Amino acid sequence: MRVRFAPSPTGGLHMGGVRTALFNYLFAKKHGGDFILRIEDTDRSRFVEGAEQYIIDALKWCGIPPNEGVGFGDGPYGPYRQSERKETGIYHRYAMKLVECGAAYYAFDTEEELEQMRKRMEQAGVPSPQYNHITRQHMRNSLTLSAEEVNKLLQNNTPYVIRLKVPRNEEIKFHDIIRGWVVVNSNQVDDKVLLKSDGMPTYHLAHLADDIEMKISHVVRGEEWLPSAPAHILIYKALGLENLMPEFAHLPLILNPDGHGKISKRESRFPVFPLSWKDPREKEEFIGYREAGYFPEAFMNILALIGWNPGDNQEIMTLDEMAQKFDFAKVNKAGAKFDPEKARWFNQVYLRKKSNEELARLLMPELEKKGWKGEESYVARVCGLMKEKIHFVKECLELGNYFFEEPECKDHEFLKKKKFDENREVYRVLADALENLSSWEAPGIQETFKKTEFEGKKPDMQTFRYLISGHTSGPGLFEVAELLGKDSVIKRIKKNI
RNA sequence: GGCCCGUUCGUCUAGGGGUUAGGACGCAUCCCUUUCACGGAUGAAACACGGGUUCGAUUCCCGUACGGGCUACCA
Repeated sequence: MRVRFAPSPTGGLHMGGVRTALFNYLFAKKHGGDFILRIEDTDRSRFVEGAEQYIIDALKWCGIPPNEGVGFGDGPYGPYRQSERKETGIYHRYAMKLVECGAAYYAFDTEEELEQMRKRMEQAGVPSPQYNHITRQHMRNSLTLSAEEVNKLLQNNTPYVIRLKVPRNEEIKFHDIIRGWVVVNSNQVDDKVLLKSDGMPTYHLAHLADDIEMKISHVVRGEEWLPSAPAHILIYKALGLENLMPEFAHLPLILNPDGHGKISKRESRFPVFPLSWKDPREKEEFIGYREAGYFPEAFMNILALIGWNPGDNQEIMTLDEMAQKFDFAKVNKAGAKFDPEKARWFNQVYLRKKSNEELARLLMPELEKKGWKGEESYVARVCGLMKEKIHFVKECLELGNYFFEEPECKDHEFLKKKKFDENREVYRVLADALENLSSWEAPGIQETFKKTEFEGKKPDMQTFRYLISGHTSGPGLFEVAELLGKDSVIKRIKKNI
């Protein structure tokens, strides 16, 4: 059992791609198979600097490393980059085999000629003209030209492509593990270009040749490939390699939560990339899940449950558990809208599972960046308190800023609402009482607070919290006071009265 | 437009010829708490529609509607 993840380095790998990689990983792991990373860089015009390294880094961060392929150590089927494989002549060989058996043909049409054909067809009322069993009869190819003409053109180095000769009016039936049997009439399939005029193969030829050579047993890819699958089936048949044909699993797409269509990087409510991505040709940098504060385990858990569900009611799973339970029979057919709210919840669950010390270790670098100096053990206690309130570690910095700096109490509306001006004395009395406390621990602070009274008035908890933290909500108030320390608490109260 | 794929609470989903249609996120209410949360309890909330098949369809079949994908010498 061998599967592959085969992205093209045309930009940052987005979460849909990561999900495809994850399902491949899970499937391989479940069955003890191989998981391969193959880079499909056959389109030189769309190549983006840094994209390949990004893919590698992303898979590493996600914790789903392939055990063979670019960036992960070569196995026996290398090279794993299609641009390098091309040098071995493999694609040309496959293309020639198809030409020889009559399943493919040379086409010499220029861009202008193709454009003219499309215009003609559009005028004749065809909405999306194709190069197919009808139109190819009026084009310049080895089906319409004589053998001599073709030879002459080839000898003169006339640019050509090799196209698949799709048979007329045949039923193409294939099986998909997720969708069952799919039937398409060959009249709906166009004569796809297999080998481009620059000598590079298209996806259709390249992935197929590589899958055969790399002994891939299962092709797990996005649903966007379903319409071209019939063409791929035709190629396997023409090659006489139906016995080597992998099984197909076309995954449902991840859809935008609001709006329409596939998830896109312009969506601002949530990250779409695993790691921050900046296209060298663009200005804008897109934030990643890592930078947004997601744990890789949480991110994988979120992705796994988009389009798949093990059927029990357990939602929180480790990668190992997921792999154990993974089954294409339980993968859904319909596209799934991504839910950013639930994604946050997943991260919160994982955050609470972490020890205070672990969280502190993650927070320390951020604090140091801000110039804060202090003990990691103190930060761990802060994390312990803040844990219940936050979804992301870094929220400790915003929601718990008062643990690291003197807060500002400038919300006059709040103080007005609490009639603070009329009650200042109560808090002075509270500060004095606290000052007299011999031991500084939450229960004692609480008791003192409860006993505090001045002219029949009692202090208000929320106001007390506000005075010492600058926030109107937060973790257990007396625990907060304890951690802040006696001096600090009294100083903060007095500062405001 | 054509072709292909799909359709269970707002969202992700379980289920499957006879169920009080289950769970999760989110939302609401109550309890806990002299605050906000956390936690606990409860609640509102779904089988797209129309035809068949059947004693009986949410479940099977066919249409319709809606959604998505594809329709390049991109992947």
